[in-house]
Amino acid sequence: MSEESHPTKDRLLDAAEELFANKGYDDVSIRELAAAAEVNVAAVNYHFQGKENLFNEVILRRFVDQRKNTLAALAKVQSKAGGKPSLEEIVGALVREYLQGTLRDDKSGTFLALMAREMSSPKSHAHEAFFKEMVAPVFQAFSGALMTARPNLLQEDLNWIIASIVGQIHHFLFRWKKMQAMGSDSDTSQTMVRFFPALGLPLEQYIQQVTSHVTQFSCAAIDAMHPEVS
Amino acid sequence: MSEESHPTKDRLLDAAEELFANKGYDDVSIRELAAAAEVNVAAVNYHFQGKENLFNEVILRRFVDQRKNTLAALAKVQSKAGGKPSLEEIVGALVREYLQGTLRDDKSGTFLALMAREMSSPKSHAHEAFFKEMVAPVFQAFSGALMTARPNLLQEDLNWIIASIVGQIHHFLFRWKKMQAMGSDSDTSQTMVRFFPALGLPLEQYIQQVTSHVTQFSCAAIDAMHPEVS
DNA sequence: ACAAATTTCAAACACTTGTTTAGAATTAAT
DNA sequence: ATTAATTCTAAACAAGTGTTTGAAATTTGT
Repeated sequence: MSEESHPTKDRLLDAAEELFANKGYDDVSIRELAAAAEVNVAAVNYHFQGKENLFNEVILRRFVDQRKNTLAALAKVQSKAGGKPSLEEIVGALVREYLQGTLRDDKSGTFLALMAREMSSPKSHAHEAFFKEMVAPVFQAFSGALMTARPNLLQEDLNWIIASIVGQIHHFLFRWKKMQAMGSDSDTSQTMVRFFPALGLPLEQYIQQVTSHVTQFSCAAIDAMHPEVS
Repeated sequence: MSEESHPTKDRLLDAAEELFANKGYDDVSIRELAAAAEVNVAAVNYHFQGKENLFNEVILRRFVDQRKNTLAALAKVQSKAGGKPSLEEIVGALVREYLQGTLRDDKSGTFLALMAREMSSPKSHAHEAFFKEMVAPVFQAFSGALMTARPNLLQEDLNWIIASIVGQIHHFLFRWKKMQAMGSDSDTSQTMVRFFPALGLPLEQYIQQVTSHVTQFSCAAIDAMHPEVS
């Protein structure tokens, strides 16, 4: 029975994925994990060899799916336009896929938000796997897609452009997550809505508006800095 | 002696400011604080009434300075060009001031990085003061400055534009901070430099390049989306 | 100088953290 | 059915957290 899926282990992985994604590595205790998975506290150390390793297995299990989705979204947009998609289609596909995969409530996506947060924290866990399994391939695919739309872009230009796009995505992502974490009736959350009305929208509309803005903003910048050669 | 500055209290505030800024709220223990300030652990609870309140006093003490610097940088650029500065000057001033105030090593700036991180975390401390004392006035001043350069911009446009700019700044800021936290000889940090060569530069050049890119990128986007009316 | 308020300090408190242990329960194999 | 391996469980462990205590040390006011 060494290769079959183990119920306790899977239950732990599922619970860990959701908790880690919503609260971060440090703010989830092993007892909390065990309670959510309805297993004994020792199970974490029995099946995985400590909390850190459980975390690694959690994200490695999902990186495959999330990476597959992102690459598929990029490939789809590239094939649909007959190999010559517009800038807007490429950027829009990445932004939308990123936000949807991160903000939608089912388990498959939430941990991308965690990795985005871990990337913004001095102390972080599993960043090596994150780089090798997620950042590198997505970066490469996104780079390649952008190059089909603007063949005159240099690799160095792409580094900066992608950083600007990802930075915007993370920012709008964090704003939403923060809203949710505070509860929409709190004082500060109302202040946030006043400063940024889009936060008062339902999730789907928020994603749509952010996608639209980031895409327009970024494509306008790319076009102005690196105009299309005809 | 109620109004004079108290040595123990000040020493604690100084140590707390540096530690909190570099490690975040949760990753600094009271014993660590006491050791750095060379005071007894009980001093924290005697002079402030707990860790949370010490944190509040730390950031409130510095918000005044940091806000003053940012507003001064914006005011300077507005007055220098005779009341009609270019978009590039305004955006560049904000980006540069933000990065310098956040990344330079003296104590006056480092905690802005902490607040940026706290803003990106679901659970955060002192966000109310941060909004009222920092975000609101800087946002307003920046909005006003942008409006002098592009009078046809609506408030809603500005909300999105500023969010995109701040998102980029935070992203480049976090990348640098993360580099530093990992040590430049680590495996992952070398991977990061390979993905983003600018991270291998000295701080001053990094700030200069990021400022230049974010300014050009954002101004190009603004101009394309909201062209200047002549 | 004396008394009163303030400040410092070592120690302890109550609690949480990740991890380990030894034995019981379960499952698999012969 | 009996043995052997695996899995689960309650309890304890060692180390860390923020906070409190009560008595010393110090400073202050008279």
